[in-house]
Amino acid sequence: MVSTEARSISSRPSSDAIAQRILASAKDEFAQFGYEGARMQRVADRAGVPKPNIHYHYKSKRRLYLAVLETTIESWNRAFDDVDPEANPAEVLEAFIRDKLSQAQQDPAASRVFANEMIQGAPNLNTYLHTDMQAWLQTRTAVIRQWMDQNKMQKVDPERLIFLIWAATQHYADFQVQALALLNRAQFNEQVATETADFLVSFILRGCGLSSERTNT
Amino acid sequence: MVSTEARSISSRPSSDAIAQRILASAKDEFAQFGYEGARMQRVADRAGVPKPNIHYHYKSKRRLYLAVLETTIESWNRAFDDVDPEANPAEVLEAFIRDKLSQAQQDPAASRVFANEMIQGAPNLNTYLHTDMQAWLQTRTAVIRQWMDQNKMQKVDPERLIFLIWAATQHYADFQVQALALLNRAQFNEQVATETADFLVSFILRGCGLSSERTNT
DNA sequence: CACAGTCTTGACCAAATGGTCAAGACTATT
DNA sequence: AATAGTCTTGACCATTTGGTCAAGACTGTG
Repeated sequence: MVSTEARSISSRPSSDAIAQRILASAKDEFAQFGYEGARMQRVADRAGVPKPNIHYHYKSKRRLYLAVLETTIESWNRAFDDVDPEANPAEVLEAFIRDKLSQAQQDPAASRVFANEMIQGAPNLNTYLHTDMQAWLQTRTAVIRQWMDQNKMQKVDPERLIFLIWAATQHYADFQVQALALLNRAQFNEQVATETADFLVSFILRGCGLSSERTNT
Repeated sequence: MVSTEARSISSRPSSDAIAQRILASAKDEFAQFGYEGARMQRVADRAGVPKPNIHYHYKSKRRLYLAVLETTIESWNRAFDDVDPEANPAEVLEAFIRDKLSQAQQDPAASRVFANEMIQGAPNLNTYLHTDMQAWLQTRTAVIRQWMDQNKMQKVDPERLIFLIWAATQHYADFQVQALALLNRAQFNEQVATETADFLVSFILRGCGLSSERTNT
């Protein structure tokens, strides 16, 4: 009844596995072309299945897109999720920045799907923005405000601080071609990621009045 | 011969005016849906002209898009364009940030067209990235490096500093719905723009070790 | 090994897409 | 006011689009 993960050495991959492959291909397609620009045939080709198979697993293009959006959102703000107000602001912010950038490197497609949805005006995430995401943001900014009240860090607009961190990290996913071209690098590998993370952490912490200042050179 | 700006009180608007209106409508359409998602019929509707008229002024969808891209690029980095190395870094950077944000507020569509092109992998701007934009960036980073050598500012990666400014400012154009939703504002008006600009300027200057520090509160 | 349920797929469809074309409307020049 | 050139547009076209369907393949169960 409940479909099992295991699959014997057999001719056909499990139905779940195919549904997953379709979802992954769809994520890439939607990331690159946006909802309207995405083509079901290309999703099928990417996944290596005939087009009607997609419609067996997902009722329509819209449903497929919503499924992609959902998985994207889920993995969105894993980090910074349970913050202890007693913790060191510098450490918490550093962890948040590094995690966000790591996500941007490891799954740029997720970032791009989200970016496309926002550019398009968030037709499918408007509620989410005003409920869950709003709530998520409020709890974090509350902690940041607390830190500022305790003079643990520079007083800055907490919402806009989060926006800046989002923008600065997601930039390396959404504008990857641009960043790589201008940095004269071939790919966004571990080294570039580390250099970038180090820059962002030290720059943003300094902006927050939290410079650890092992100042370089 | 040379088409004149003037047009008498007449039934038909000048051909140039229509071409301009089509271009503006196309910018909005491409901004929202990207190249593949854009629909010629919608461009026509936005511009209030029959579809074939578009094809009289622009040979194809691709040509229309390239025209839009061109005008976008032109207005792209007006600011920060002639920097005097002797000038005050804080002032120059502040002007750059404010100008970029002002652009994002006044013409978000331009920013979104560019964002879509980058997300898509810059299929039409790859050369531009490796030539003109590369060159533009190099002259600016050269000045910044000079400032850092003269201990006029904190030593940071100049390229990534520019990226951060781009990302942080364009965020308010590309992710406008998100920012407005989370800030509980109805529209990105002058007031929100000013608050945002003030935050960005003070935060980024502090990151650059250039805090003017009329510290608030 | 037969049977029922799940999953796959080649062939197909109506609608929408980018683009064309020729007839007509407007404008400036003589 | 006739004419030549520019610009506009309704009707149309080949192709592509998201989506369907019924026939078949595979799988676990009795």
